[in-house]
Amino acid sequence: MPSLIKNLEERGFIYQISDPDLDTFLETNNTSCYAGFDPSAGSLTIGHLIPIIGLMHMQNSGNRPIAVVGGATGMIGDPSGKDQERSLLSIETLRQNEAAVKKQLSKFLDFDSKTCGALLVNNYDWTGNYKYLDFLRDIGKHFSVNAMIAKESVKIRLESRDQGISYTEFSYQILQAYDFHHLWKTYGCRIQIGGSDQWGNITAGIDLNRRLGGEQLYGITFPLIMTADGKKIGKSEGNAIWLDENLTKPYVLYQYFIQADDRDVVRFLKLYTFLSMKDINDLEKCLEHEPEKREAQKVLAQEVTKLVHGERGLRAAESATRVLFGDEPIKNFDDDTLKAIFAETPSAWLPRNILTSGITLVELCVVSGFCKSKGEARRLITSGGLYCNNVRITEPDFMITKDQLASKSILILRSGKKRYFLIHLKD
RNA sequence: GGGGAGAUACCCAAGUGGCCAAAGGGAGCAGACUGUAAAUCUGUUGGCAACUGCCUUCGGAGGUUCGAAUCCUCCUCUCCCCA
Repeated sequence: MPSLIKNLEERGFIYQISDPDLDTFLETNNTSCYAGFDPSAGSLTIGHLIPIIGLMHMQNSGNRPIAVVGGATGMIGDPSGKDQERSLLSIETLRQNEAAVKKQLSKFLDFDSKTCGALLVNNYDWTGNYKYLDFLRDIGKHFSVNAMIAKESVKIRLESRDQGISYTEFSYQILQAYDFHHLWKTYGCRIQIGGSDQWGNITAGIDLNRRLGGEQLYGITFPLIMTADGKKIGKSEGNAIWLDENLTKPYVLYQYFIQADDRDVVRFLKLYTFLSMKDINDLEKCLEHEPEKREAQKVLAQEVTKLVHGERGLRAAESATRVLFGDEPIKNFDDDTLKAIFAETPSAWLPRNILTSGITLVELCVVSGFCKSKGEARRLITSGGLYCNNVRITEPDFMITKDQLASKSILILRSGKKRYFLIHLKD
């Protein structure tokens, strides 16, 4: 059984470690480990899954995970990785996001373990009512501006002549540093993990704790996860892949991973699943010898979907996939089945009577909003890229009548291989 | 304050009186090949109509001209150099 750090290293989690002794420290100690989550949106994305899974690994090897929702830090805005000042979110939005993020995090961690049950806390609780003057005296005094402006996140903004940085964002690192100190003092938390852009904030916390006479703290950062074609992970056609099933249906999440590039899939298996290294190596061999089976992609998609949406979500995603990639004409379905399968698909609602005398395919594409103009629709159709209920139609003036319905009131358009669109008819 | 350069379609960027709905590249979208991968190749990317037709578009407003993205005037903005 490799050590926790070796294991994380092997799985590609580790970009930087603040102190090489962390490994030996963990051999003989169990501690708590925290990761912070910024409530800047109403849901986390699969990018956030990395620190979440990091916490899970920590818990699996007997350390208490602490997930911190940034109710306080979110009010300030982290300059890390941002090349311009952020606009502040309203307090209501922030509180809503906090609640949503908290709910999501709670799904991944085990709170019932007797020895290392997870904690879910909000840094607003220990920062919100700290008096400004007291904070400056107690905490601010330990920060050297010289060191603060040397941090990468600040330096970039100071060097950029037209962007600059506000005092508010400049102060951010102090708040996050204080979090780390607070969590050490309150829960004995010795480790903070985060994305590589968090390095400066993490080391600020380590320094602060030392100045305040606390124990040695440790930090680990994860690499920025990019796909082989150079995109940041978690974007599908420019849309984020959210963990909230109302924002990103399980099927879409499943598809994102099943379409993973060969060059990425092994790396993702290590990061995003809890499969043993042996299983992953087996899948890698399979990828090498029989890439067309796409066994590795399938397992990856299954594991991640199960982790995020449970068995039920996985089943829904798989049944949708069977219909969508089955190549069979979609015919004689019932409305509810199709609605379930295509729940995430963009849709339009049209009055049923447009089909009574029929409508040309071009026309339908435009009035439903599937295509922006008739020219675009015509191009798509004549180039062979349009499918109606999985059947290719190349004649722009093909008449669509109620005979073309896939179910009682649904018609399915598709452009290319993957872009589906639903037309619902209402009476 | 003085001087110079520039603003073209989603982005970069050619075009400097008609042959310009506007080269080229990127990106996008489709097709072929495939494994729902990658790479490659092909087509396509203002709107309407559809056998060569019409309308809108080259920072904004005017003007010159039979005719302008292209020339002139004013305005707005961006960049550079000198104070």
